[in-house]
Amino acid sequence: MTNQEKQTVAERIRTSFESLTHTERLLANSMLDNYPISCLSSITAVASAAQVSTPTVVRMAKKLGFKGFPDFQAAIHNEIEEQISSPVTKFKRWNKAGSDTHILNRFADKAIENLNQSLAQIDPDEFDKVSAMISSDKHSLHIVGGRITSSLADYFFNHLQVIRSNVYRLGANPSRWPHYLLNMGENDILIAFDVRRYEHNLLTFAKIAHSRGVKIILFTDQWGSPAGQYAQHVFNLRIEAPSAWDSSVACLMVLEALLASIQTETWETTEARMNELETLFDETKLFKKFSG
Amino acid sequence: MTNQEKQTVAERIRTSFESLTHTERLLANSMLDNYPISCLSSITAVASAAQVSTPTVVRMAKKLGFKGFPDFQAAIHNEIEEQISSPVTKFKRWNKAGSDTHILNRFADKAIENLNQSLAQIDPDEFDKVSAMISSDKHSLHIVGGRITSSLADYFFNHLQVIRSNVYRLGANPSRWPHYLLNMGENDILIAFDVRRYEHNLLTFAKIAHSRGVKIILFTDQWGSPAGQYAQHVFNLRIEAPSAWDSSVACLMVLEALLASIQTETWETTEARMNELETLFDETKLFKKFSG
DNA sequence: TTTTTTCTGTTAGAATATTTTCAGAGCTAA
DNA sequence: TTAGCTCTGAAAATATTCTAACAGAAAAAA
Repeated sequence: MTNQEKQTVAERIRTSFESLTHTERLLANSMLDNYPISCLSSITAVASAAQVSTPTVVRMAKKLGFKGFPDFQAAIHNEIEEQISSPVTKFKRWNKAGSDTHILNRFADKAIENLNQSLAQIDPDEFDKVSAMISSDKHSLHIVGGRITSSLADYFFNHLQVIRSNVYRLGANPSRWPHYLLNMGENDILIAFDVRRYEHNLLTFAKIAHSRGVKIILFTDQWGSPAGQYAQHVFNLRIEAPSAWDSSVACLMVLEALLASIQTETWETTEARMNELETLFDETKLFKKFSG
Repeated sequence: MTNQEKQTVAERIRTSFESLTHTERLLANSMLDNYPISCLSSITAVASAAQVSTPTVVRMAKKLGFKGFPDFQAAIHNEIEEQISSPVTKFKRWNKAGSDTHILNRFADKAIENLNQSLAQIDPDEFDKVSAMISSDKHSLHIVGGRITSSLADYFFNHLQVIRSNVYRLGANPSRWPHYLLNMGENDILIAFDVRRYEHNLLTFAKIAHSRGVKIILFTDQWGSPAGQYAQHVFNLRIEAPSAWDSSVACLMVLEALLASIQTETWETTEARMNELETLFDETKLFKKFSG
């Protein structure tokens, strides 16, 4: 029985074919003929399609080891699910015909590919180490991004700021970066973002920070920012897109996954911080000034 | 009607999404969630999966133009037949067995699901219309985001700023938003971001902008910001994540796809702008000040 | 606030699907 | 041929699904 349950319904029919009666074989052939669609509608329809009576259908279902027709049909449904529920497959199948031509679909295809390839390159252990590093409040965090990546840096910063204390965002203007260096030492972590075209001042900054003992976590693209040589942990994320611009989707996803992980590690303290934040928002009605 | 019959059921749902009630949207999301398998079982099962009552299912089926639930389901069956009977490449599930345990994989799974589901709800024609709207330099663009979405707004703004002129970013402080309204009229477009928890001042702002004839394009989550009532185009993007935080991955992808589309439409003028920008960077060595 | 409208689930019963029963048809073997 | 058997579908019985009507809840408008 357990063995039987692992077979597809089609296989069960073929296996049991010898033991089926004449009329049941008619039904079996009809079912296999356009499997599994032929099995989707009601018992009445299935029966008449095979030109047999409904009791024949029930009897065969039971012979195949099902409790009844609904049970049989549920198995068919599960098979269909298995067959077409893979995310990528689903996407391919259920978007309009000719979907490959529309930029939205081309982009999505590429984005998913980027995600897969980026993930394949990430060592879960390293991910966990980074998560632990960022979670530990023994270190101050400094976040720096370039032209393209500043929004990502912002995003990460905004969330981390809620999760823990001592998170700093380096401004957009590199000429002021040296000032930040004054406060950075061996116990500090620099989270840097740098994708092509790599920014020279970031390289220099990383070099100096490294020489001061700052631990660097770098988010870069598949080719790797030169700043990687000074970094303790490097995430190489795919950014290719059918566009004149690169895609940050994979990077964002990893950042969000990191946030989820960090959040979990620090939940004890974070929960209180989040509640406090809610209270602050409510009390000051910071976001109500404009309401009529 | 004849036109409608050529759409897939998923497309019909997507097209009618705006006209659906709150509970019906729950159902629609549940159906699209694991489409089309989610629609295969009985009306009772479909209803309880979406946690709505069976009459709601019937009502929605009728709203979508079907005679009743059986008619609706027959359409699904036909679709499956169309899709499954043509030999399509079968994709393996990209993630290994047992991978479900690490947060990174769980997150990736969900992210891809979000992408698929978000895409399933986007009408390519509407996407193209929005792309055309943003591409046209007859309109000024104003971009506004909330607490959570400000980074996305920034990201979109940064890129659009390169692509075209007359793009403005509303500041983070809502109390200054009324000032911007002075410059906004019938020829202007407001690109707004609002996900849960929806921000009341944004709603008010959208209302006033709408009353001044401003066209609004809204990026929101699957439940829909209330500001949607004033918007000409609404993108409902999935944000669920195995995390205390929501995920912006799907939203970012659509933004990037839009940028790619806009970029293509405006390439003539954009090319010049980009070259000019490169020159500016080089000449001023804005980004070299810090180099050793 | 009060009124009106819209929405949504409960209920009941009609429609349909599924299963059981059973009689007769067809086959086989003596 | 005929007794004994299996097989099959008609029809009844049962279970389930589906729909219509309604009333209370929620939301919108006045």
